[in-house]
Amino acid sequence: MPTDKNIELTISDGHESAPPKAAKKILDVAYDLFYRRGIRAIGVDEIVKRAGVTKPSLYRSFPSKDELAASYLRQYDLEYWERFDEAVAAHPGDPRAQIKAFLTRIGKRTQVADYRGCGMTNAAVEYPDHSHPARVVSEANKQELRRRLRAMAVAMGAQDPDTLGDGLLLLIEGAYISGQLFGLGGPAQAVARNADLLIEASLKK
Amino acid sequence: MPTDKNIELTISDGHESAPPKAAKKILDVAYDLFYRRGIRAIGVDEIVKRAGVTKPSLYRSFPSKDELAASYLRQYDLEYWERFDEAVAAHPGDPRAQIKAFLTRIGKRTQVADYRGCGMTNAAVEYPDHSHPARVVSEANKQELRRRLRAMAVAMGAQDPDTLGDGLLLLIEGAYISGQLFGLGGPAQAVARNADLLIEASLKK
DNA sequence: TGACAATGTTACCGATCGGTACGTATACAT
DNA sequence: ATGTATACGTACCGATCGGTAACATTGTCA
Repeated sequence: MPTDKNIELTISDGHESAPPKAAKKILDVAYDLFYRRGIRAIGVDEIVKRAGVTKPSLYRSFPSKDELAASYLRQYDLEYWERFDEAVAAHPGDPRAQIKAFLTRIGKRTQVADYRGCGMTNAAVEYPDHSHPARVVSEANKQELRRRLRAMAVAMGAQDPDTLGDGLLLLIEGAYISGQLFGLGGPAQAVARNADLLIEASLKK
Repeated sequence: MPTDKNIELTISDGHESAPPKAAKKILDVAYDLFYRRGIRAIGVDEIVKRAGVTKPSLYRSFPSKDELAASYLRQYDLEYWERFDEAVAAHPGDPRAQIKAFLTRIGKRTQVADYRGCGMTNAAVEYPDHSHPARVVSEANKQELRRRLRAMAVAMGAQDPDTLGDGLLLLIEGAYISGQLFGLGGPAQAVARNADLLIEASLKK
């Protein structure tokens, strides 16, 4: 049975009372620091310091730093699919437009200084060991992304939907990485255009 | 004037003599460990232990761990362009075939268990700070890759060569990353096919 | 008022981090 | 044989790593 001390995040309880719990402050700070500077680069001391709490508080809510990192990624996962579903909902029944909307949004997000790419991807690079708690979350997220893209390629009527779905995934991962590698004016701004070209070339004639 | 204690790597001096220098052993071991497990994940103690040398030996040849990491990437850079130039040389005057050969090779390399992607890309993820010695090498390598791909897109007669060159770069980076994310059977095996589709769709009609 | 749960306080643990002061061994030229 | 320079090893440094023990303080609800 997995330990899950940190699943209740008090979505704000209607009343104006309820002082922000320590666990939430810790997770918020960890989210920001882990994402911007990397998980290995951040020590627990810096997290508790910036969160205005103490180390025992962290370890009362999270069994270890690795599990805190996994919690950060679970939160990231939630917000990731929110953004994805927004793009989908904006173009009901039109998977090609859904992809285009999602990729246009990614392309825009990459065009800011100090863009840091995808937290999932970055965590997988930091932890090659497949059994690491953070990596487990990351791999699940990517499997789900692949599944959705392939399904959308089917819905688009691609000749070879698995190939197109995977091609779109490659473009997306490429955008995350080159966004942080090149900064402003990098190749990631061309992701939506290239995806649309690839889709066009992959449909049944 | 930059310090460069470690530029002479004794390419093997013709004679069978010349015992392997400590600097070379250190760099070889660091290359392997940094690439496979990540730079931040490896301490200098483990490097010197595996190299069969001692810590002062490391610091006589390399001014710091960060500079050792940069040296590792400079070596990686050399071998990277060797592989690239091999694909180019195999198809003189045919940039489309050159790209296809290079990407087919990448696609194959990704299809092994525990594939670790591109050392340059991984280092940039580990070190978001643009002034880090390792990141400097990594960014230069990627700029050069972008330059070459765009030039090849011009040579291929693309309608919008910058967009095609950038699209190819996105696919390549996507292959590096998803190769290590998905392992066997992942999307990276489809990189050459998708690149060829994208090229086809990007040529002047 | 009393009891409980959550948080804070202080101090500490062993391990590992990157890095260095300083003495020793080897090779070669004279 | 002796000087000299280069290469290497032993032993250590302070700082930080992730994590914990023991106890004091607080707010909430009954």
